[in-house]
Amino acid sequence: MYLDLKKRLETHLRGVLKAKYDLELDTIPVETPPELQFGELATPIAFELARKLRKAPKMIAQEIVAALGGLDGFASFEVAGAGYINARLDRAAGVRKVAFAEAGPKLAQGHALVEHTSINPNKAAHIGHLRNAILGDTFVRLLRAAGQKVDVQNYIDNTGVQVADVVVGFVHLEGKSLAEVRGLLDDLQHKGERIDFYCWDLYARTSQWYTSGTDAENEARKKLRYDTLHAIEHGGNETAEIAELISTAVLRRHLETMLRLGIEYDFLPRESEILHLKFWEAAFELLKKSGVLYFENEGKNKGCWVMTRPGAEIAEGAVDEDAKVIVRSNGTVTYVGKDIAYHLWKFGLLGRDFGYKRFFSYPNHECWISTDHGEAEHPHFGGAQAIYNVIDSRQSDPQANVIQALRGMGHAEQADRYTHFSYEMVALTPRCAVELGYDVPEEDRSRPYIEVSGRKGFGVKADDLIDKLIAATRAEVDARQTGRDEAERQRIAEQIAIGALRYFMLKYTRNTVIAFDFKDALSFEGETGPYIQYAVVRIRNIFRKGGTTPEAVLAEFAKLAELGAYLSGAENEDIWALWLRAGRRALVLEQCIATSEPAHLAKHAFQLAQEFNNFYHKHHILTEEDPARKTFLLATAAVALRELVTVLGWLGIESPEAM
RNA sequence: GCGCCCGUAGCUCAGCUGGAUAGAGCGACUGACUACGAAUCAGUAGGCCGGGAGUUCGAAUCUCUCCGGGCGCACCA
Repeated sequence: MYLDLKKRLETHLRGVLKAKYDLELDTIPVETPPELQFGELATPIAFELARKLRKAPKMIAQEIVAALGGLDGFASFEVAGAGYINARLDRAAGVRKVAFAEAGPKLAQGHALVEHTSINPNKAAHIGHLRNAILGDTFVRLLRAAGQKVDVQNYIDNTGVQVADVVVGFVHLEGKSLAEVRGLLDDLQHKGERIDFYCWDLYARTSQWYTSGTDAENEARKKLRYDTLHAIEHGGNETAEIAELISTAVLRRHLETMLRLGIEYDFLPRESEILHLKFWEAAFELLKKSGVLYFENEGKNKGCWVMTRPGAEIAEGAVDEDAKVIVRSNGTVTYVGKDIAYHLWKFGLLGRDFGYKRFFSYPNHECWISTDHGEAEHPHFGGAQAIYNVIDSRQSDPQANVIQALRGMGHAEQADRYTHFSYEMVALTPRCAVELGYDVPEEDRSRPYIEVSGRKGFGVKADDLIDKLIAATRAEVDARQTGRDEAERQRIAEQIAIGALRYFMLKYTRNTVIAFDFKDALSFEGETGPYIQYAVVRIRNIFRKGGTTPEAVLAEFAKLAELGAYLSGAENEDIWALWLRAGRRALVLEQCIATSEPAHLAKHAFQLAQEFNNFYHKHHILTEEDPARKTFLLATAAVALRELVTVLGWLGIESPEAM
């Protein structure tokens, strides 16, 4: 409702400016006034025009108001302050629109590809990965809500050094053969233990092992590390088989962990196939042909294929010492090189494709994984019009290199639709680190936060946090829901725990470092997911106690002829504010997509819940004696419920029946 | 050295393309439950929006500069 009216006012203003002053502006500023007493929409356009028209802003505002006349959906326009033009909505019409005509917005079109999660399959997921996955998954939901077709990809680096490190741990620290590793997996499965947790510790141990011997020993260990890496990259040997076994088992665990949060994927492209199916070779030819890559004959990068970094200015004939190496002098390709090939594939520009096989079943669909020779029948991935890479901000340089390569190859349009959806890391507060039993150096204790490190085994594992959250919500639910059975209480506890976690990760804007602390994450009061869920439960209780349904109430509400009395006067101002907030959904969605920032929607959900709670306390619905007014109040609750449930759904948060 | 991000109430954070007296949560202090369930609500206290200069009718928001903090800048992935 609000977005429509805002656009309508913009269009109307544009027409007036054209007709009256023969002016055409790029953007017409229309904003929300700070208080309802100034109306529902406002524009400071008169200030901007004052100089151009050589008139006082107030005068211009008066002229514009006079020229605006009437506009469907609006009650009046007036001049306020030094020259603001405030618009008052036709409140009854606005309320009817919100109640009956809030169809889903259709903002986006085409086919988008979102890549998120992308955890190295060599250890358990931690809270940093949770932020990535929750941001990515929520953004996917927002795009889909806006009508866009979206494929969700989770890139798996199953042949990198991180996997190599844990393989070194199995083979050289624990002395395990392929058969023994297989036995360990079976054994853990049997005992119900988590292989990713096992690897968490082993990976940390191995990382330390590399530097804990004599110089000569460390040198030998490093060699072991790279020999292992190369064996895995090459494939077709026992080391590679161990890597495949471990990385696949850990990957399955990651998918299970994410599924606890309602996060699903469509396709898992793996680095092993990017290597085996020669994606790089195809990309290399394209890169050479387009001139993006050139062979360096001089300087420190002599013997490498390099590309110019974005924004670099090189004097004619000078050697670009700062160039990015894509192919090393020994002929091997760097990470960025492989990433360029992968991104050419994402846009359908590579001329090659993965093999596909089924890997993981969700209740409503299959998740596919890359393979050398796949199933004959499979869905098509890649070839997207727009891509979003949910990758932390530390990788902005390599991301910029990939974009630069695309642009250099002449794919400017694709480069423009390549979004590095960057976000800051999740770190631990020093207090939290100490709480977890880590040895925190004195000089770190006064820092605002300490970075987590998988290499050091320093961090909070995702499943541990989820378990802890569920235990905490379960205790609360058990205390309150004594009449419900065990399974039901557990389900409610899980819904609340996940709601708390997802909201916690979404309430911060992307470029804010989250200093993680159990006290904050385990909070269920104030600006939290459970606060919003609680508002939903309250509304459902009203309908339950009142013996009616939102549908029945809205049908009755449609018959009310006169609404004006319920929407005017100081005592009803908060009710109108609630309807107005409810009507902002499409505006907020549009804003979230335009800025790639889901936090706005989280804030909107909270404010809506807050406004409802406010209304709930001030107006007792079920004891209202005037039947028409009671219907109106119930309709208000029904719309608040619909909006809260919808918006929570976009945030990936369920709305419990009770709590 | 170069690049990016951040600095807003005691703490944690919002603040839409510059716009009307700078907001929220937590914490502190006062109040409101034999209930549409208080995981809630009402109220009070608390801010030269890091410092300075500039642009503008108007700056937390844009520019420059300084201070403080973080992260990048490998023939690692």
